[in-house]
Amino acid sequence: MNEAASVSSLETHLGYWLRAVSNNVSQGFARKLEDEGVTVAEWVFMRMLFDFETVSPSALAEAMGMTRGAISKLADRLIAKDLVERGASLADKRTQTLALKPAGRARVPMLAALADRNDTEFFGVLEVEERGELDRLLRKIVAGRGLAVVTTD
Amino acid sequence: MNEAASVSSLETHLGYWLRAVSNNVSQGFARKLEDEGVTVAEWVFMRMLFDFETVSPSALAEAMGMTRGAISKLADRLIAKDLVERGASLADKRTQTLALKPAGRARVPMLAALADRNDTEFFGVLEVEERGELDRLLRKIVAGRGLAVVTTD
DNA sequence: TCTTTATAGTTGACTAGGAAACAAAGCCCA
DNA sequence: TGGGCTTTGTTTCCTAGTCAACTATAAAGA
Repeated sequence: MNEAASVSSLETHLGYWLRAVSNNVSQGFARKLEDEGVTVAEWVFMRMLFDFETVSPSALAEAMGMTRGAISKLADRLIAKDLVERGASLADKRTQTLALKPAGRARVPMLAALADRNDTEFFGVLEVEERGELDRLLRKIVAGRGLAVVTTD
Repeated sequence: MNEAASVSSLETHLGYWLRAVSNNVSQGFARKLEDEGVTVAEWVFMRMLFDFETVSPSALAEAMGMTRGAISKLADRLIAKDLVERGASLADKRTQTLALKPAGRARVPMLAALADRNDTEFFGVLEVEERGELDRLLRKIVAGRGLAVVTTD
């Protein structure tokens, strides 16, 4: 086997293309969110709280694929922006509850619209069936490997 | 339109699934590279130098979708590990040349094998035709939007 | 030619995350 | 009931990026 054959190029790896597209999509989204003064991680955090009255930091860390330490700091930032509040849990004094404040809840629809717009912008070059196929393939990988489903790092 | 309809969920966005898979793939790869004492960014940097005798930091920044500052520091790290060397450009005293040192060149095949293994591990759940389709769709998005092709952030 | 403008690389301040050590609270169970 | 494990959230230290200011060099124009 010669050298060329034994050293695969970057482009032969699906991970390479995946990272290229993913980072561009996320950066594009980050830029849109910037005008709203929100980061991608903050958006995900808020969107999760939007559905559930109240969530514990640990549960959120699990769901977002981040460490508890990162969630702790992320919560600090959102609280500083007055979008989120911490509460005490009644049953277990160790655990907290995190909840959207009205100001935070009010922002979510606008941010969701930006997410929609970003998706359209990046995946609009694909045909409708192609988008469906991409969706299917990505979900298959997640399901097949039991991946943490949201990560923002 | 009711609230639910106006606020799209995270899962409806392709960007969400893409980020989930991409981050998992990259983290998995990072873990494998860790044993070799190399980061993902360092791998990409080295793999690029492997093909071209000599590359300027600016060109690398462009190709890797990173800032010149980041490349400057990345080069520092690789030089500290004795894998890469800086040289002076003959024509233009502003630009440098970056090149793999023999020790660096010698590491590339091993790292490439890890990249292969990582790809297999994550995308092995897909059928062969599905992997081809995923590859095609990702390349179509890159081509369609003229994206920076390698980013590691 | 001399001055302005652009480009290459470096640096410092800042950011967001991970890892690990930690304190407080709850759980187990002898 | 009290003495370890376990779990929750925070904190400190570290890493690897960005951005913007800076220096040196080159290019362009009057």
